[in-house]
Amino acid sequence: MDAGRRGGRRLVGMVRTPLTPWERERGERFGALLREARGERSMVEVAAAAGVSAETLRKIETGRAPTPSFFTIAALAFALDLSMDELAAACAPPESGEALSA
Amino acid sequence: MDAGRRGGRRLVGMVRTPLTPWERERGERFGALLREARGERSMVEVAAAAGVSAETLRKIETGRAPTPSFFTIAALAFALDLSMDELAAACAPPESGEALSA
DNA sequence: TCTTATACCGGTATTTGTATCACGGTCGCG
DNA sequence: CGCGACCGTGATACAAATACCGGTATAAGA
Repeated sequence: MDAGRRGGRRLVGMVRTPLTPWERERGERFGALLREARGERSMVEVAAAAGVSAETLRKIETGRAPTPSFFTIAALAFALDLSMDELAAACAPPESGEALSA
Repeated sequence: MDAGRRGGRRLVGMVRTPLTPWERERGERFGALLREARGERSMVEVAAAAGVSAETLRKIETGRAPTPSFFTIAALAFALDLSMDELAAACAPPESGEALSA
């Protein structure tokens, strides 16, 4: 994922650091965006249109798959008529500038 | 990924179908786009700017990580000043219509 | 030559994504 | 009530992403 400087854990054999709480929250917000964009359409229909399984879509929407793959989201964004850039911007980290909303 | 109807394998316990050859080729094309966008900048610099490890960036660029995560690509696209929508469109499947470029 | 920086590669470790199955809950309709 | 569609959760299974380590190779510089 976009780790790298995830927390400065120095465990030698500790590769593939677990997702941080913030990353999981981001996954929830991200999934909420997809769910909102789905509107009235059923999960099965959208998942089929995108070529992913309904369970996968459900996990993404509920935030249980907080870091989905690029092409999975690309297929879903196409099926939902969403912009990937806007999706990414909506879940951008509160880094420099940015003036956290709340 | 965007599997779903990857090949119609019906093995009961066979979950998480391996990536198809086409998906791996797509990963190579995708990585080539990132490498081209990186230009003269070093892997370490871009990876650090995006917050990912240099090994991860190298694997994505060489196509050895053909289906990277959405947020990893989002961070790289931001660091490289690339559009995620254009990236996805450049690697779109040759599905219905589509009139392959060449 | 020696050192440094860069990139490639193989191996290893751990977490995660994706998918299937099975079950339970809710709702509307006959 | 039975039935079906939809959503949800849990368990299970396997492949893949991410990251760290060591080694190798090349080119530039002192």
